[in-house]
Amino acid sequence: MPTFDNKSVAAILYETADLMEVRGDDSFRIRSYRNAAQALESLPTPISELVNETKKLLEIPGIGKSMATHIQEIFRAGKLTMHSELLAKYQPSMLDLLKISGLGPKTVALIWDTFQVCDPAAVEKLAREGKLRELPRMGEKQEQKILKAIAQYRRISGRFLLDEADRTAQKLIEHLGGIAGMDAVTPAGSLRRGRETVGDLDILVTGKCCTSEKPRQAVIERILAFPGILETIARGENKVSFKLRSGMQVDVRLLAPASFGAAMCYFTGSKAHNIALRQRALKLGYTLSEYSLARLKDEKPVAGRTEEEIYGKLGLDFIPPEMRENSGEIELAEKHAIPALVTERDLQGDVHMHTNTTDGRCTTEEMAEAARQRGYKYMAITDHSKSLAMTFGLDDQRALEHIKRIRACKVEGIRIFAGIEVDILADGDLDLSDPVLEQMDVVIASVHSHFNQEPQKMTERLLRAIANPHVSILGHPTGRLLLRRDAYGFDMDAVLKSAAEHRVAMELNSYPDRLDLSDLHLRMARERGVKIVINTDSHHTSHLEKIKYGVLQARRAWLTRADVLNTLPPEKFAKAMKRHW
DNA sequence: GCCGTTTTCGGCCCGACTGTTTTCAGTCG
Repeated sequence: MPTFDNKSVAAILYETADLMEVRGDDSFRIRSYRNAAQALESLPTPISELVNETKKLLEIPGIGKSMATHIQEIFRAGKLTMHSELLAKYQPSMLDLLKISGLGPKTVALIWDTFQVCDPAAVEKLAREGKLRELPRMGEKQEQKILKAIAQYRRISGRFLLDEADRTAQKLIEHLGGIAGMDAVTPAGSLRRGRETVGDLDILVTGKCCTSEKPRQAVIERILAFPGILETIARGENKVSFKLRSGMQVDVRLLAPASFGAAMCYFTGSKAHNIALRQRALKLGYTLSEYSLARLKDEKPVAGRTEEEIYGKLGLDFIPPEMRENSGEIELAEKHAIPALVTERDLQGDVHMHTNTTDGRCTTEEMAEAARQRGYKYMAITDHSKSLAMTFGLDDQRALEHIKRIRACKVEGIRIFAGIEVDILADGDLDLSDPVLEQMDVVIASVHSHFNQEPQKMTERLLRAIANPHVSILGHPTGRLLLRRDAYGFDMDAVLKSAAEHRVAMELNSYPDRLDLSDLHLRMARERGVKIVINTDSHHTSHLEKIKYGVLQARRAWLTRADVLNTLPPEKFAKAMKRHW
């Protein structure tokens, strides 16, 4: 029987939904495919384990009888008939065409019906020849817009790392500083939810300056003077959209203070969370929009100024943005059972960083001082081992000398642990000898080579590393590089089970291009009793602040202080690194 | 296609902006 992970099953359902939309199927039916896909994506259990038990499939919200049959067909036949039929009708390139912004299902269907064409290159040709303008509701401007969008589509994948989005948002917030009558400029959207990559940037502006015509125009002028704008996409009364030279699209919305909370809710999303909130509002006799929560009977607003107010009227506790994915958080908020998510302030140390002894840029003292300034009680230097030759990694001898140097280094107010990021060799052996590893306070074992091993071999390799009695943490466990390299294949479940048994912690590497483990894997880890350590993998003192992205990711996985080892005080943490907790 | 304090049928979230229109469809979030 062919096997599929949750993501690939979800991808088939998403593609089916996209193509059904082109075919003009019932929109609610289409939505149910997307809902089911989303349910699979956020399911911590591998769907392959449930696929043969129809009853368990039906317990997943959003999956009913038909969808269960579809999923079973995917596993049995390796494909979904409806998906294959749609692909045969329209060609796979139709899916690419739909990714081009401005081209939706209706336009794509119209182009297909008229010209039997559905790939970006062919549509580009039609636009250049001026043939698209002959279609109803299409004109020269539309043709130009489509040409631009195709060029854009080719240039970039359209997603950005969290820190780039964050930096851009901060710059824009600074740029808008000091305008009279402005109360707040705040990022919303996937940046606020802490998703690992961000598509468009959503920024909300509120204050008196947004309530009347003249000041609003002044704000819009200021926004459009932001350096780096490539083109203005839309300019309305309450919204400006533009594209930056980086390719990032930014949407800025101007809001009256009375609806700021409603807008924060709405533009923070996620879409699925919003839909669930609105359904709940209707049941309670309200209607929820980005302007307010209002009574159905007379449209009188009852909340809108703050998010707390809106959640409150809906009978819910405040839901942290990172949890808003409609994966059970609303039910928890209703029962007043939202967990106290881990915060940056809970962290007492960062225990993955490099110095100029290998590929870092700063000294142990500098790193320790920077960590102390962040308020940490402890930190660890964990330089590379010898098989990472390009970093001048440490062999046994140099590692011992390094330990001595680290132990001799004293910075008032912070404890410095001596550690190592030791390579896991191709066969699962570690790159340094056991007697040397034994002397370390913290041993992070990481894969930096032979990424393309068969999943079974990779699993065995990781299991062997975990079984080494000196290993405290498995570093960046999946090896993925966001927007660049996929995770290497291995049996995560087996690795987590073994880690739980050996009391080896999993790293949550906060570096924005890693964020490894993912939110989903973090949840799996917690469910299996595996503890997490949130680290930065800093190679410079300026990298220490990237811990915030790791914390966001941890919060997305609903982790609390108790799940994260580096919330422990120094003594207890040191013991945990020796597998005592 | 899913779902149920509106329960096995008949609902299913809401609004802004654009370009083409002269009242609106399509796209996006």
